[in-house]
Amino acid sequence: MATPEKASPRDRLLDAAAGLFYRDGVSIGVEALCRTAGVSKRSMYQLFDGKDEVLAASLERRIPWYEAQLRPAEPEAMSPRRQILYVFERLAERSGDPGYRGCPYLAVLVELKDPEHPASAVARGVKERLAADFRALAEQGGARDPDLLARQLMLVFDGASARAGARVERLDDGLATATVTALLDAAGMRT
Amino acid sequence: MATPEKASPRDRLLDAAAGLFYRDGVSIGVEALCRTAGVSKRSMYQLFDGKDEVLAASLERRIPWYEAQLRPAEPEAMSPRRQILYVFERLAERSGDPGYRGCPYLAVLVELKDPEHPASAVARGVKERLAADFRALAEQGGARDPDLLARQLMLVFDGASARAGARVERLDDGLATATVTALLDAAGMRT
DNA sequence: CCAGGGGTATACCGATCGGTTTTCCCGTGG
DNA sequence: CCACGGGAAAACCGATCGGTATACCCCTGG
Repeated sequence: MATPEKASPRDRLLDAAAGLFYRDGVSIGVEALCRTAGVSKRSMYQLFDGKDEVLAASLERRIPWYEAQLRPAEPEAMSPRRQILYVFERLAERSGDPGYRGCPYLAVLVELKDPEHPASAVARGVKERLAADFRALAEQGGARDPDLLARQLMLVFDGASARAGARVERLDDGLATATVTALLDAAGMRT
Repeated sequence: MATPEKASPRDRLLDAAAGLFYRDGVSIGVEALCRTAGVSKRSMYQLFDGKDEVLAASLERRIPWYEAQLRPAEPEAMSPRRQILYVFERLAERSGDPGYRGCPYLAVLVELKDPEHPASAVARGVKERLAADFRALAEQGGARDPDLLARQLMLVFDGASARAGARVERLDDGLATATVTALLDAAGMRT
């Protein structure tokens, strides 16, 4: 029952894929991918149907980590309004990292212009879930139009992450939270 | 002095490039590019130093058209506030087109993760100019913090264009203008 | 008439693309 | 001990990448 000291080829591959696709874009080659993962191409192709599936699986695998990163550890201790602001505070924080390139799921949707691509479906799911969570919080917080507010917050979230990732904007002075505060106030969401 | 009935190779190339790069992304091949432009590769390489320069030049060439499309024809007839809203109304309009894939300049910044790429500089310039125009209008309109408001508007603009382009959001119900209105009001920009 | 230049078409270059195949190795279980 | 399976390494496939070189073509000006 010795736990393998080394991660399985599948795990090594997906971890390397997530990093490389994020850093260099989806057009990174299979060769480079397998080389950095320390996995033979043969192994890759018998674990997955092709590069597209590797991309989709690597995005899927990071979902829990990605979502946990934006969420408070103990949400019940915060008001809905604070929970929403927390997401944007975490975004601003992360956007300061030197390797930050914006939300990986939005980036994939932009790079793969094909909505039929398996990875596009994964990315859309992440975006829809965040929007749904915003909507639920907006409802709890008594926003006048929870659905409208949630969609507005998604505009700000994706705009902020794309611009920070492209290095045409910085979020470290509270730009995103100031914007969100204005929208929360306008929606009559006080708590 | 007969004006050539056919556009110059340079113009054909840049027009085809703008369309293909926008539709299929920057990874479209030189072969396909020249074929659809009706230009030989040889001509392309003696007009430009390489594919990267063609991309940068094609983006540059569309700037006047792109900016005119977002601007009122006679701005002096509109209040600063209306001029800002006009930009987002036009964005929402354009986003309904079947071939709409978001702001081409933001897309290029996301796809080419390299800020040193010649096309990245062109794209950054477009973004900075739009932000500067927002800032000037915010100032004219008496916004409390014109610079903050301009940056907020850019978040909404890029978020809306990216999400509409990726087809995860629709703007045809006034989502963007409603968001902008809330921000204008919060900034105390009444006119 | 004919020389030259701008243009197209096409073959070609080495490198890399996504993907397949072969070969070998090494660890484990019967 | 040996048979077997998972996996790594690497050769190999046709296609395409960005870029170059060759050959021809047609229009214009002297």
